[in-house]
Amino acid sequence: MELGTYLPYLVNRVGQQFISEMTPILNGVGVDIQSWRVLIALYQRGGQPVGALSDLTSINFSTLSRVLGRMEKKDLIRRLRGIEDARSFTIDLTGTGRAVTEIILPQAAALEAKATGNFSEAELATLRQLLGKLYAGLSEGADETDDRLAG
Amino acid sequence: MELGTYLPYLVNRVGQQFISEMTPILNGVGVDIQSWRVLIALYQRGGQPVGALSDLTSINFSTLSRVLGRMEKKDLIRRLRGIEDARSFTIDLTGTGRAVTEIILPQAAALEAKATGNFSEAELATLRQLLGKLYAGLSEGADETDDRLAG
DNA sequence: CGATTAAATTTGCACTTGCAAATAAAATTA
DNA sequence: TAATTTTATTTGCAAGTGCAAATTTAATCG
Repeated sequence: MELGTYLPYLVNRVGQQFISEMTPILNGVGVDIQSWRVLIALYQRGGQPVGALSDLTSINFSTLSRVLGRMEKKDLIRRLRGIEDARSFTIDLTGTGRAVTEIILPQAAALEAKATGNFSEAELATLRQLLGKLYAGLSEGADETDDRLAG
Repeated sequence: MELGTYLPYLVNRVGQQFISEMTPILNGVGVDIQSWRVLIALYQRGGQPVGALSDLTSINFSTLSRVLGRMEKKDLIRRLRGIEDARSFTIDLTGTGRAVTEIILPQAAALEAKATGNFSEAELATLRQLLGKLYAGLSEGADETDDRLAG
């Protein structure tokens, strides 16, 4: 086995690099990476209970709970007690949250564009498709006891 | 922009999943993920100074210093003071480190195999190539000071 | 209805992390 | 050679993390 062909290595190296390059952008508006993950997820998918958000963002339950605490303090999100089921909350973006997301989004898009500057459209599509397939293969049969709203 | 096509999302989701699935394997032999990254890097590339190891593993300098501390305590690695340059150390696997690595390796390979079970050889090669290309695009100019304006 | 079990989320705790400052050893300069 | 700058690594500190236990509210059973 060679490091340069070891998939977890190749994947996490890119992931880490994305994080490193996003960090200064996010610091500029006082947001951390975890919060940013929550922001995009909510921005694109709308209000979610914490559990679903945990699946969506791959952030651990208890960690996410505290991330949401931070975000609430900064008025980025709001926790709405469920009406039908008062055990769950619906997490929603506030106006501030939406505004901050819209400040970050173009910069995130620019970073992605820079990273894929020498990709053809076809390559980009292939990469996305293969990453999806890889995720599917990995998740398959994994401990999915925590899965809410799966699929 | 859609979550399902956002590259940092797709990449980090897979990376996180790899970590989640590796964790129980590693716990079995009392090793954490960061240590595992160091183990494979050293196993495949041989003794390295901390700085090079930091690049290789994408682990932050000071974090790595402490990871190495843990690993040293468990007799997985050894720090050898440089002879020519006594500021740097050469980090080397001990016999134990090598042995532990060889216990983990087949399980890591099995996980990778599971994840790529429905990949053709060509797809696998493409994925690796594109991840490499993506990393290159991202790293480009990342290490240099940003005070050079374009143009 | 009261007791028990289940589900969603939060908290206690011990440990890890990254930044910036500190240390240690070389290289360079005067 | 002593003083200064540079390079490699480690540490102080404040904050973040994951596990497991606690909390809060619902659903179910006798």
